[in-house]
Amino acid sequence: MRNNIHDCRGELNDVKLRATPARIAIMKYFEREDKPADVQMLIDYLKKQKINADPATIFRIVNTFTEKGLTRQISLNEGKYRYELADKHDHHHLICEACGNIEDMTDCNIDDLEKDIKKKKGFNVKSHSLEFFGICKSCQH
Amino acid sequence: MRNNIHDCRGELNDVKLRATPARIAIMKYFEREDKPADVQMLIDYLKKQKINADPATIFRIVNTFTEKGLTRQISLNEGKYRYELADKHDHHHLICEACGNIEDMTDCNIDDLEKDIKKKKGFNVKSHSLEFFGICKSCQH
DNA sequence: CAATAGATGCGATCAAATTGCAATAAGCAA
DNA sequence: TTGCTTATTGCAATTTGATCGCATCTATTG
Repeated sequence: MRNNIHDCRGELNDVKLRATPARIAIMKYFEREDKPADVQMLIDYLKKQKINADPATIFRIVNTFTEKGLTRQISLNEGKYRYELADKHDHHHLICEACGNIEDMTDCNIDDLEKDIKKKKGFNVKSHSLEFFGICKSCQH
Repeated sequence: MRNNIHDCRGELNDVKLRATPARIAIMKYFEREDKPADVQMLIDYLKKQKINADPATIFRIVNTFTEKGLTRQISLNEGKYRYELADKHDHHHLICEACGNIEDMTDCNIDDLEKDIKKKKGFNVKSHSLEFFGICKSCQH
């Protein structure tokens, strides 16, 4: 089982982090789920996997992951952070104001906008965050 | 001085809110400053105006303003909320990762993107939030 | 398998935000 | 202007998300 190609040890080794049960499980969560997770969701998920972890540990894990560039921290106007894999580029979030569901939207192009900003303002864009709020398909009945 | 056209009483009356000193000052702040404010900035501003207000009151005021549609609550990944006038449409924020300054960017067009979302996903966009992170002109030396 | 540097658990703590309740003041009618 | 009514505020307590210090534990390496 050691060094199993799907157990996320590779990703953790790459950034010089020890492969602990909680870290492996959290990496797996991010690779399987397409919704950005908050800390409570990760705690619940670990519980189901029979892995006990203190909330403080989860906070430390996602912070370490974010520092190491594995994940990205985002705010969706909820008073808490969510986390998602950092290598998900150019995708944005569709947040339903009725049911709260979060859906990914890929293949967006805002390159032109970023070039515009560079030209007009001299501001050098490193990254951006774009969220759409509205009513999702299934809530429009 | 009563009902002075610039003292914001009109806006407050329109949404059936009493014109208290703190509310008037906060409305004036939003009309003069173009940066979204957090609660601490509002407290500091009120202090300068010799208006004493409890933090809890400021939180209540910005929440009420947001409920009434005067202001909008936004998160810039800082672990706290900021507020800005709700009638500032189609503008986005350029956030410098070096100095923390927040600059407005107007005249952006993402209409096409919203139409795309409606077509591809059936998601009905009501509003969006777009933040650019990078290095501002004066921090590029 | 032992050594050790890194990770975790636990409790305390911090900061942002909210709430209950008594005191206060804005708006309105007389 | 005065007094009434009800919205608003101040204060203290509380909630929630997040962080930290430190002793203990454990993943890695030799």
